[in-house]
Amino acid sequence: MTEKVDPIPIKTDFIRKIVNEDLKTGHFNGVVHTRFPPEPNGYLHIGHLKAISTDFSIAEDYGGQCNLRFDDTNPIKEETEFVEAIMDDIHWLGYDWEDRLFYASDYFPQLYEWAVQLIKDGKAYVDDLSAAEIREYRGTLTEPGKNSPYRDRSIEENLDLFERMRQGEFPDGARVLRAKIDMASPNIVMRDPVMYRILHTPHHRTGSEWPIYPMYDWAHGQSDSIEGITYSLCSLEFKNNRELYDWFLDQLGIHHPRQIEFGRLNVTHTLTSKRKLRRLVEDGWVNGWDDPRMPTIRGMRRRGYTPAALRNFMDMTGVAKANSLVDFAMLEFAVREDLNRHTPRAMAVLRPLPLTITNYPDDQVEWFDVPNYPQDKSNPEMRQVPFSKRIYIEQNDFMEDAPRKFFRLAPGREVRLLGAYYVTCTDVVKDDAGNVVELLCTYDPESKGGRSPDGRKVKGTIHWVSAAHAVPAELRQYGVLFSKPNPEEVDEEGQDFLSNLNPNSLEILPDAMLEPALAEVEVGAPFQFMRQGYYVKDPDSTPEHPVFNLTVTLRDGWAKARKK
RNA sequence: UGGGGUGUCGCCAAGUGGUAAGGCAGCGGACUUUGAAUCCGCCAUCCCAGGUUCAAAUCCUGGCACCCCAGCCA
Repeated sequence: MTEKVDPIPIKTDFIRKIVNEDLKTGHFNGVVHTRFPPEPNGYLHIGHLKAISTDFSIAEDYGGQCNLRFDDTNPIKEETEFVEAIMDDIHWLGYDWEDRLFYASDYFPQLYEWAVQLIKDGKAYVDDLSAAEIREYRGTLTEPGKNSPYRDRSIEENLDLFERMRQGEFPDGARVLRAKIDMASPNIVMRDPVMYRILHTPHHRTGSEWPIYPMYDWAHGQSDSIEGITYSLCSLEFKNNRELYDWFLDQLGIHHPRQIEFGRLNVTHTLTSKRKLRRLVEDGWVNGWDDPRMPTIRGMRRRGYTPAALRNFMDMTGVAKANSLVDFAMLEFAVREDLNRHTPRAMAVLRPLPLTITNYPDDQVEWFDVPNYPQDKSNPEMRQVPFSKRIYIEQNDFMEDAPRKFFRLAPGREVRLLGAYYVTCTDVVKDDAGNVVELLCTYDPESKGGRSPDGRKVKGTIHWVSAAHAVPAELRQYGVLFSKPNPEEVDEEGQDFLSNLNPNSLEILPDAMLEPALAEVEVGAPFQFMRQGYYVKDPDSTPEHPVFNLTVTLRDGWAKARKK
């Protein structure tokens, strides 16, 4: 008999094909070295995750390495706080750059030398045009630009001016260093791109040492080259920049990595624009960068998403040359799939309805052994759950006028209390307004453990918590942040993405009741509240006031059936 | 109206001349002390129009749609 072997998933994305081809031809002598180059100006979000997983996993798959390099060439926007947060998030995801932590700012001296070299080669010049003039001279999408009047300065003058820029002699914006390429290029990136701007702003790492800072295009490729990167993977919008990336490297005649662009990942009902995420935080639409509704790594961590789920989601969505808008349901699937395997079960009643078992002894308490991992036969771990005369059940597990297909509690109907007894509803207690405030039931002592000796079938099984032992808790029920799949799509002119904010993205359940085993679990501990969803204990919890976040609900087959 | 890129099921995504993988969602059904999980089954002719070929999603021609580029941002 042949054994069934799980096929090794072979990824066939276009990047790996290029790598395979290089391996065959020996283009980079078999070296696969990538880098993840975040700018430390904000928190990582789900869009970055695609880049992180692509950069790290390709290196991993080929036995290569991936560096972490902070692209810190703009001191106005960048802060050390973000450097720390980004490193923390990447490690949490399970990726490691080992001792290869770099900063583009490490290369400022080298970059400066290379700039001098280009000037000497007549390939770069100092331009005195103002920012507005440069824009004007650049031309438009359909018209070529024109040469700056300063384009043909002598090498000596350029050298002198550039040196003085570096010495801090000129104010911000007075001059720039530009590459001398082609003002008529159909690719606007090639119309004498700016290499350095004057910025008398202290840098988070180099302090006040540099009054000039390199632009992305000038810094990035050279940084890749210095680090011996072979594959410089980036997103689609840098496609046009590749021509310049190649040009600089060719002029310098240094190690030339291969830039490959791939499509960005977007998820429905969410946003990844840093500007807009900042707005949500700063204007108080959410409670900070780690709000569980935020698509930031920090938010998803607090929400209870796991590294395994997120990484698997990346594999599910793939890498391709087109930007994508993936259904939020796919993310939820990945989260459930991982959580289902490893998460212990427990009982919690979200919206309690008191139920009294009239024929159960008044002061009796029974402790039932209930499996923590019923989904995993190989893990027999049990816990004890107290049962008594007065319990809470879920409000929506009872219906006074129940349709035939409703398998839960209704007047005269019998259900199984998970792990305990069969119970039959005999009476309904209402308040003056007619609301159901309590259920009276009888139990079948023969059905202890949830099985009856006569073998009669009970279709419904519901969860419960003993009232005397219940631990009150706050539950935070999270839904999608935006009502529309694409938050940018507004109904009326003049509106913006904020008009699509889901008013029900957070619902607080202040009076949930937990089984006692949940009383003192650690913050961050995940549980499946049976028949409801996966929850994780929130850092806002105090010993007197536990708080749990809804990570993701369970699929709800009843919700579907009910619609018919 | 310039240049670059992309168009395969509702959403991702394989396929690169030989007769459309897989996943998500959806829809049936089995099983069930979670209406969960699990398990079975169903679910596309490839943006359009011509052409080449015995044969095209794959090649050619011409359209169309969408995305990116005119920061001294990255």
